[in-house]
Amino acid sequence: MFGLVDCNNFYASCERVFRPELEGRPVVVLSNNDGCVIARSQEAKVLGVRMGEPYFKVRELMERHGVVVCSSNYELYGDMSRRVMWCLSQVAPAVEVYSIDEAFLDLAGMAQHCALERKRYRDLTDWAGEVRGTVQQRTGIPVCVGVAPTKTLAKLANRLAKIAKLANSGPGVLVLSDEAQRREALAQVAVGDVWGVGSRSAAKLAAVGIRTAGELAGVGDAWARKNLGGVVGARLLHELRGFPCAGVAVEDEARKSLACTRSFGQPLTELADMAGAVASHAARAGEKLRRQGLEARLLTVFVETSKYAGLPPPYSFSAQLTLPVATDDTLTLVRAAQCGLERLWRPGRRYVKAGVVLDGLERAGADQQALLFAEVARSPERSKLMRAMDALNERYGTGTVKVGAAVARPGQREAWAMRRDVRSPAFTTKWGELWGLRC
DNA sequence: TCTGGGGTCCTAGGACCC
DNA sequence: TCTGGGGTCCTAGGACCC
Repeated sequence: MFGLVDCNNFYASCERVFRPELEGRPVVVLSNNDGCVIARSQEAKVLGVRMGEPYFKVRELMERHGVVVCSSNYELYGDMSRRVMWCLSQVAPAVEVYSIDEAFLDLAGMAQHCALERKRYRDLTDWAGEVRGTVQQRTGIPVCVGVAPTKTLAKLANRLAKIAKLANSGPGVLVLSDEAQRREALAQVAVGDVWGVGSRSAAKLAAVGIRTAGELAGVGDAWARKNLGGVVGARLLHELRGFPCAGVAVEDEARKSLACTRSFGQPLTELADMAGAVASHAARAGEKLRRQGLEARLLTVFVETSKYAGLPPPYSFSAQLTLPVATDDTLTLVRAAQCGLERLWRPGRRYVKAGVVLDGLERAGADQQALLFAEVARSPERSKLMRAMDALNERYGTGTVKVGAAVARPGQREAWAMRRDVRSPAFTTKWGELWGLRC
């Protein structure tokens, strides 16, 4: 059996933990550049603020209703997420952190786990209720729990648990342990709300009269393979029928890629500005690599013009470079990224976004060939320099030390900087912004 | 005027190689 | 006239997830 724990309105809930005056009020959290709505409290959902809606389109509505608007504060959310995941690691034998606000729990080892922890539960519903209570008590974050024989069904159970909780007709947990429960649950969920069915597939399904998850579970495998993305669709059906196709990935399995991308505060037209943006992305990507003990073999640079400008496509351009040896060295990555950008750059366009993506990741030091080129690839001085940069930026704040290529021209502000006008304090991770109490 | 960022998996065609 | 099979690399794009 699998459990799925999902935090309710996670970012909005994080804002509330340290600002209890927001309880009961509509709250939304905005994306970078204060561009889109990416999280909403229940009250904001009721007002009709939609997920992903551009801020400028709903600003007036939100002002009218006194909605509290927050710029996103990933330091805070990341730290709250770690606390929630830590709680989960205490109550289940194996945890897969699926996203910042969700985790799958593998319940295969529950019997031994309970014996070790000297815990006894009446049944899985009893256990799930305790998980929910523990997380709420220790972190202040409300969660719901779904339990079922496959991950897809656990997601579905979680969804139903949330709906019932909102209607005050359920405890915030739902266990699907037998065939009758599975069938009943599938009948209640619209096909577009199934994990793995997006808007495109939902439209295709609607066109052939398939509306519920139950009906989807009954379609033929061949049809699913043809119309729902090949093997992906076939797996989805199996999972809905109760046969697991994926286990819980406990160890943070080697990630396959890593990206640093940003939209700009305003469009860029100058190569010098774009080069600065790309260099700063490459530098951040290098930091991420080193923090995770990884090295990259492939680097892709991309730039984009606006999708919404009404111009004919394409609007996205990319260049991929194979690095001579796997590396985590910022200066090498920056140079490669600049090279890629020169290949791509076409003047006379208004660029709104750029990014650096690293692929072909491996554990640092795994590239045997690099040993042959040790002087260039892994000079001890260079590693020392990287460690010193990371240490300074860790100690005195991000951006204390930068590569020259990522610094704006003298007297100019970084043209690629983003907007973030209404960010809440980093309550839990910065001394200067800790929660204050007045006595 | 103003539309996020970070992932995964899959497909396909062209260039090039042996 | 008849034109293979198996790779890699690169670019691009679709679909989905949170």
